Amino acid sequence: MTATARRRSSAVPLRHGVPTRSGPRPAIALDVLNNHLGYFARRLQIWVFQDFIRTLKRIDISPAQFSVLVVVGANRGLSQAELAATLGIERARLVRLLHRLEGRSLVERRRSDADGRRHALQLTPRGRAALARAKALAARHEQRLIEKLGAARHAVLLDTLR
Amino acid sequence: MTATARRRSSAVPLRHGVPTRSGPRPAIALDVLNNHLGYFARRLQIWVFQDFIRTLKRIDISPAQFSVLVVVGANRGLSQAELAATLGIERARLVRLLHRLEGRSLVERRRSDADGRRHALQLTPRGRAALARAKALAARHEQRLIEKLGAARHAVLLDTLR
DNA sequence: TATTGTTATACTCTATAACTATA
DNA sequence: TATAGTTATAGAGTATAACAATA
Repeated sequence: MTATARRRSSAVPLRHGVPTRSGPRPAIALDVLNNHLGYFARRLQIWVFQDFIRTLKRIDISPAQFSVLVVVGANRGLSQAELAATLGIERARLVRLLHRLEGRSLVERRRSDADGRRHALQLTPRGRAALARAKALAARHEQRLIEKLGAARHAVLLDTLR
Repeated sequence: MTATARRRSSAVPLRHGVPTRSGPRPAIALDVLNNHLGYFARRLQIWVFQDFIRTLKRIDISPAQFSVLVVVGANRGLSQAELAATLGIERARLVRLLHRLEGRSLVERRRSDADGRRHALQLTPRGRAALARAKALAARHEQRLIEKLGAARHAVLLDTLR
């Protein structure tokens, strides 16, 4: 019988939910999850996004919207298919994302004169201003990550993933 | 005018979608996304999960289900709240996850005799067998990641994130 | 009063398929 | 026939709030 199983089925009743034994609870074993990169990648992503979302909430920009504004801002005239492929978003999802950004007058869709099927994407003046504010907030968010992870670990992760 | 914008609005018509200039297309700039850990964490997570999902599809186990089976298997008698906190899943979401696993007779919910509010979770014999198969497939998936990333990079990521 | 498991709701995201217009 | 953008749909995941049973 494991220590954990013993704790659960203990014959000794607990009072007010406080363990009768003092000291910290036995840690919960992650077993083989410790060997799986996917598990930690997911935890890291959730943790980082929570701070990012909180930081950019006051200008109402989500992580996905941020990535769209940045890439359109740096690549004027991009098509939706190219943007979707670059960011790894579904084309179908990008449509609604752009609907909102266009509704807020941050992004503009112009028909391409070279190819009538394509939309050439570009930021509006308002979009450029919003992107500048978003970049400043995102930089503060990243600075917070560096403080929490330590500069060395942050650099190792970024260099390895890039 | 940027090279990208020139390409899009080029006065030279393209034939059959093939660029008139030979050579590779100009790369699309990621700009400040290159400095953001969150962007790469998301890309990594999506990339890893796609292979994981493909690998475990034939036994119908998702990443979330796998993590539940592993942690319950290694910590018999765990409560739902403890499991949710360990894996970073919402308690409300765990309910439906467990409904399905219980419906497939992989997991069992027993009322805790020490605390009537809690469910003591444990694997059924079928659940233990499914977990064994899932672990074998997951190990093959991880081996594939190591081949694609290189053992050194894989180890750096796992050590840094753990 | 607080906690555990549960239900319900709304929204986001992912994965597809099909449609249209253009090429 | 292929591609770009669009629409629609189903399922998964996330975020909340509220509730009953139990502590």
